[in-house]
Amino acid sequence: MALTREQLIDAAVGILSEFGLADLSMRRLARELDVQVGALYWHVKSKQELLVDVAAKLLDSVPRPATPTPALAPLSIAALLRQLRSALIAVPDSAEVMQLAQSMRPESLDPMGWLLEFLQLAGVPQNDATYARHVLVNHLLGSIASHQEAVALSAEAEPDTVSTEWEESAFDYGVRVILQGLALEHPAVV
Amino acid sequence: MALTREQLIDAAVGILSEFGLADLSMRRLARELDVQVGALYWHVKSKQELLVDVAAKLLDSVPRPATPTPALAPLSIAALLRQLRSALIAVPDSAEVMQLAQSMRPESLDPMGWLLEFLQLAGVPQNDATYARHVLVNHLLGSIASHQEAVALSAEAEPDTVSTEWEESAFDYGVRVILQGLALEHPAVV
DNA sequence: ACCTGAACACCGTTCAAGT
DNA sequence: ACCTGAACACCGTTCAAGT
Repeated sequence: MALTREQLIDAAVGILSEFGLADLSMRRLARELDVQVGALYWHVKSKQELLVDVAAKLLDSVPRPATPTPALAPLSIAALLRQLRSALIAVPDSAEVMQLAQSMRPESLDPMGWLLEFLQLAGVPQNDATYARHVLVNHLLGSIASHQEAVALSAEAEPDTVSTEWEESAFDYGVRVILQGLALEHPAVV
Repeated sequence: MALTREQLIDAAVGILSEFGLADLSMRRLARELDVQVGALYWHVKSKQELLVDVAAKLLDSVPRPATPTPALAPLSIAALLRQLRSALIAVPDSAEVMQLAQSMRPESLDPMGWLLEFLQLAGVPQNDATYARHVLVNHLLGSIASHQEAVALSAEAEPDTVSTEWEESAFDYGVRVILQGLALEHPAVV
């Protein structure tokens, strides 16, 4: 029976997870799905649009944390960021895909909405909360991107040389520093 | 007379600045320089290698700030970050190019070395300084990337709709928050 | 409604052969 | 030493035509 948009997105997630963005071409996708390339364009408008859906799918496994009390909001934020990191870290080039989705259709990424919500709950005023979210998301995606570029480069040279540990410490350190800075900037935040 | 590597890099910077990474192809570069594509590969090993040199060139205009006293180091860091931002903000896709260079040949980017130096000068211990630099650089490149994606998208829709102001405030806010967080994490930092 | 076949206008990289 | 010509193995997107 007929190909569906869902199948297309799932196949794209599969190729991305296994081989990375360089191998995720419309032609390869078509081959994998046993259709001609043109067929894909009946289901999606463009490759970019497809990638936005791929990005959303990558975050599907991240559950919405329970709404915290103001005092606990920073902890929920840290927890959510760790969840996002672990959902993305094993998928090659996921940071790049997320960045595209964020600028093309930010509303399609639910967890980013939660992040904003929790920041406000913690006591960060409306306007600064969107700034603060930017800082946190830049850190999240930046950390993932540099981890993945390190993996990609060492895979070409000597495989299995990347210390996952260092990257994780660096990530946690950054989250801690940023949250502390927010507390200082906004006295309402604990 | 013969083409030089410098000419190649300069032409690449030119195309990037005017048209962005999507238009910076080896074939286009060859056309611009009145040679066949193959000729480029006598001067550079690959497009990636060329992009690393392009990244370094983009930072050539950033001067090394005078070595500050420990108390003034955070100010120098903020100043350096602003300089880096203004060197890159007008060049489309510069954040992407910088990220590649950073993972492929970090030592080719002098200002990143200075950043580390100033962080240590400010009182951040050796190990944490590299973490801290990561946080700052992620913020720098992330801010630039999202600004540029916004510009690219609005250029397709309604031109001149991007408020440069918002992006600048967001950037400064982030730098401030991170530096404050560092001061809290490391009591030696003012 | 959904897909094929075929085309259009591109890519990065390699390499024998020329000068 | 430096470059040409030509090939290899790819891209994303469009669209008339088929079922």
